[in-house]
Amino acid sequence: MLPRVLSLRVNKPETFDFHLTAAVYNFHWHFDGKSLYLAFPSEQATVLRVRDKGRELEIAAYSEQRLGKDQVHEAVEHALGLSEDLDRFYERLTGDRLLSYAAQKMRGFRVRSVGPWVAVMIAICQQRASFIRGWKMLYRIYESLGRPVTLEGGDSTILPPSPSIVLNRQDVLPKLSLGFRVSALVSAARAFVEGEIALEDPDSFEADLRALRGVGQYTARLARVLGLRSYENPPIDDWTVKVVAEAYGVKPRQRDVEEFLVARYGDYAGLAVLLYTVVLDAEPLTRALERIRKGLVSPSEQASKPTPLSLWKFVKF
DNA sequence: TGCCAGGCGGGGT
DNA sequence: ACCCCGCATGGC
Repeated sequence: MLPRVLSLRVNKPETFDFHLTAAVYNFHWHFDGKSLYLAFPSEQATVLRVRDKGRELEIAAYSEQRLGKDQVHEAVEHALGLSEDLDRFYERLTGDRLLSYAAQKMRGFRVRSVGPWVAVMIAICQQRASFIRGWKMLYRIYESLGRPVTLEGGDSTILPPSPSIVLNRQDVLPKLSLGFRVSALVSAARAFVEGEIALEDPDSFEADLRALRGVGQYTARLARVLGLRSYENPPIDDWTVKVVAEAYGVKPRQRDVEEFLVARYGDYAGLAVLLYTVVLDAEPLTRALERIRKGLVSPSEQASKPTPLSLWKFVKF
């Protein structure tokens, strides 16, 4: 059990949408519709529970170690992007072929950063896999290598495995149906343990990841978006290429698509790409293109299958 | 059943 | 600079 070590309240930015920020691409262990659990990789054994209290966020910190208020405040601020100003970015999306929904309904959405290591795991699981398949892979990693914890007061959640756990428990990796992604995951884990990945400077972070076998442009940039909240280099996979080509009449080539994204969204191109997946429910390519042709570019309300917005509601895949 | 998939790296041109 | 293939698996 993790004891509660402190609680505090932080001011919520005016445009901040707690529900959206907590819900998007999240698992049921970490969001239940009301409480968001920011869980840090297992050695630290720290969980920050965040709840919406109107003008403020209520934070409860649970940990095996002592934590300072500044430390907790900073961790929450980074995870939720509380000091990030996206007003002008969302402004720019008005009338956008794919993102006008985001301009209207998602102005308070921020990326929920999971930290560099978890971001890398997520990104590797997305390689050559549909959204659902990729998140299933990550789900199994949590189930088999994560550390379930109970918080003082009775809440429960799960801590993501640290890089060293992934490294030391390689026996279980082949059972998780990760396919060829296992070797990339292991080399990334080793690089993190040995301190070979720069964690502060986004350009160095991306370059260090790309030096790993099995990590290319898409994986490194997605990890940069989710781990460091650095959006200027958009992660571009085949899905993005085809989606952008269909929606905006760009030539379906990676280079042209990147040029288009950077010209259109500037330093927020990576965030825009993430939003594409949200408004299209991360549908597989053929269905995504069909939806664009029909103009169905808002996330669906009812969720019979997991979508980026509804993933947290699914206890079992 | 067989075939394809939201990546990557290596080898060909 | 481009094209093409194989890679491990799940899902249809």
